Order: sequence, then structure tokens, then C-alpha cells
Amino acid sequence: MPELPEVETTRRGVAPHVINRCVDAILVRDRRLRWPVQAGLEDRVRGQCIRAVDRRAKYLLFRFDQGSLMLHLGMSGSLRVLPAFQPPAIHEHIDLLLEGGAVLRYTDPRRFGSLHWLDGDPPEHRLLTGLGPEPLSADFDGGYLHRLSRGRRSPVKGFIMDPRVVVGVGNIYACEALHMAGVRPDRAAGRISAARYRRLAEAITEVLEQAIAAGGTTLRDFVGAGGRPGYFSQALRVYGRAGAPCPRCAAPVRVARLAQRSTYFCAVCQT
DNA sequence: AAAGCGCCCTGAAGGC
DNA sequence: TGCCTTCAGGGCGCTT
Repeated sequence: MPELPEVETTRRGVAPHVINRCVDAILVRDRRLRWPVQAGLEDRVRGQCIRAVDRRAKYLLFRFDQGSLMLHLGMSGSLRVLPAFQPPAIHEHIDLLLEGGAVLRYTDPRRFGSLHWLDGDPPEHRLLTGLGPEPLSADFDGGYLHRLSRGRRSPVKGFIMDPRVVVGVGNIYACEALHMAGVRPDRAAGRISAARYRRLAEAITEVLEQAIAAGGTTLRDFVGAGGRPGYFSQALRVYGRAGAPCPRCAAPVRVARLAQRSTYFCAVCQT
């Protein structure tokens, strides 16, 4: 289940195989994704050529000469490039048949993902408006988090996971970044100092960059575009390690429910 | 306006 | 072994 590093890993994995390839056809075998795949989408894509593969938040944007396909992997989606068509297995819902025979195939057991056709250039959609900055861009830093958080009483973990605040920080990386920065997940967002937000922003950036460099985090079913698993799971400090020693102070890692999500933290060195 | 929930869906894991 | 319950990486959209 893709968080931002998995989506970025997927983007980098598929891009070289699809850029400047033209689409002979798109096959949508199951339209029942998070939102039903719009009727007629096939006609918009057919015959067009992919010019770029971009990412905004966790959305992949396949840019054509006229319009874009916007794909979200949801919690269980993955993409891979097949050298030639082969009969689809269960949950393999969508194929882009590329000129020359290769197939870009979308698999999504839970069908929480989505696929939209966007006419505009640059691509615009209500799901993209209102998104916060990219965490790996220059307009994201501790000063930004500090300014935006003033007056907020809800926990800082939910604050950094809010895509209107900053995109791409899912449950795993929120836990990891808060541990790296030494910030308790349940601290009120509005009561954290500028200096600590500086550390937290740096931690978010660092953990995401490390995870991208490692090819994402494999948990259960994530497989990168080339079929290789990610290796970041070996580097997780607290996520999924309840009871194990904190890598910094050796106190047992604790787990709590925060905003309906499992939250792993060290009660000693996160304050 | 912020915050808290329910919910979409399938599969894996753990308890009994 | 099998059945049942719980949980999972997201995030929209409704209610308060």
C-alpha cells in the first residue's frame, strides 16, 4: 500500500517504459474503483501518446498530447509493465496496451484506487485543488508547519497526515518522522515550537527521501513497478515494532490508537 | 473552520 | 482444519 515513496518508486519504474509510447487501446475490465471509471474514457486515450509521467501527492499523472490520465493506487493498487499481453489474473483491472506490445497493467484487490481522464493542460481536478505542498519541495519547511499549526488543538500526527497541510505523509512515515524528531504523536499541533517544527519538517523530508532511495516500504502486498519489493521496511524505527526496543533509548516501543490508526512511538524519547 | 467519524473493499492473520 | 473477528498502508465527505 502505497505511500508517497511507493508512488514515486512506481513512477520512476514505469516512466522509462511508457514515455513516448502510444496507446493502442485501454482495457477496463472492472470499472468499480473508488469512483466508477468514467464511460468513454477509452475513447479519449486511444491513439494518444504518453509524453510524461508526473506525480502530485499520491496521484500519478500520465500526460498525453491532449489531456492526462490521473491514477491513484489507493491502499492496495500497483502498476507494472508486462513485455507482452498475458491473460489477466484476479484483481488485474486495467491494461494500457502500448504500441509494440508492452502492457501497463493496474492491479488493485481492494479497489480503493481511482482512474480519471482530465482534459486540461495543466491537468485540473477537484481532487487536486486544495492539496498542500509537496514535502520534497522548497515550499515545505518547519516555518510553514509552525505558522499553519497555530491555534490547532488536535494531535500533531493528524496535522502532518492532513493532505491540505502537506501531501504524502501516510501512517508509516508519520510515525517514523515523529520518532526521528523526538515529538510525541499526541501533542497538540498548535503548542509545538518553531524549532521543533524545523526538526519535524527535516525528519519528514529525510524519511521520505530515504524510503524512495530504498525503493519504498514493503508491507504485505506492495511490489514496485519492476516486480521487486522495496527495502525500506528493514529501516523502520518504530512502525510495527510494538514492544521492541527503541533504536535510540532501548525503551519498549508503544502502540496506541490515534485518529483510528495504529500509532507507534517511544514514550521516553518522544516528548 | 476544525475535528471526528463512517465508509468504500478484499485479504491476511490470529484466536478459539 | 475451519470459522469468526480484527486489522491494514488512504482519504473523501458528512456531521458536529
